[in-house]
Amino acid sequence: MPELPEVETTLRGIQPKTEQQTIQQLIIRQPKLRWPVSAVLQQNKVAGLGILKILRRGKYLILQTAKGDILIHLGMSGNLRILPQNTPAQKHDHIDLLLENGYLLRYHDPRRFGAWLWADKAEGGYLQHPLIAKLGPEPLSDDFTADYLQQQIQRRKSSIKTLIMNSQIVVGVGNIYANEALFLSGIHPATLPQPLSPTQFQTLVDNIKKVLTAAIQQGGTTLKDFLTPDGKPGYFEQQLNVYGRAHQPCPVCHTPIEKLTLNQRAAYFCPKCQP
DNA sequence: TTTATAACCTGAACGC
DNA sequence: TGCGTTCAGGTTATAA
Repeated sequence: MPELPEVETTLRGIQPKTEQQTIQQLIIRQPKLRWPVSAVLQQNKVAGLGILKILRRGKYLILQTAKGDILIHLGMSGNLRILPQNTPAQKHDHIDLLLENGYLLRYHDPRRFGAWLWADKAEGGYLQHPLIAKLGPEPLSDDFTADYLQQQIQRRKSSIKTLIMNSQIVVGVGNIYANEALFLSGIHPATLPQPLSPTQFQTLVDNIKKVLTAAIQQGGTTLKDFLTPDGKPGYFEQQLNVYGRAHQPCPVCHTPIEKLTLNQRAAYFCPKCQP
């Protein structure tokens, strides 16, 4: 479900009721996620700690405490909601983080591809965690430039779509927005980096920033069951140009959108606009 | 070092 | 209506 805009929307939604609050208790109904929920969390050793700050790195949410950081990843089908503590748990509601203000942060994830992990402060906190330490720059930061991208990938032999989805090159570009950014840039998703011009790199970087920014402003994409933390759907789906639109007319030239598979993921493109 | 493939898991949508 | 098949927003571990 969640790409970067959805994670950012989640962050902004949960911040007001969780930052500066004390953790009462963690209730873990299902510890088998992508990896087992960290022992520190399963053993409730975070009870009594204050949540100093919540931030996002790539698609990870980080709850900082004085003793270390809770890393949360929503995987493919996860979401987080703020609810009153007496709200009954439904199917796939795997974890509740109870707070002293009477609310709880509830993690729901049917496919269990997500993660709840602990990064101890004594080991450097989230920045030193193996899943975080090797991530590429944030796409909306000044570090993500056309020069950087070209330098990183110009000798690679994967498709451009596969490369911009690689989190060691740049974080947060998931399947939907990779397809959309390539459409706006007029670049075929299977193109190799080598023949791309500096101008094309610049266009692509600009469009990645543009789609992600627009999606964040819209509150993320509505696909399947994505909900913001207050239970409302996002509204971006109607603005997608190519994703999920195989055989439908291109919004620019009306040529039917085509679909192919790259790196085990669906790629959608207009054969005329993206030669 | 880079690239390709398998794997984690459930549920919705589709074809017969 | 029921059953089998295919696909899905992510990412890592392992093989090649």
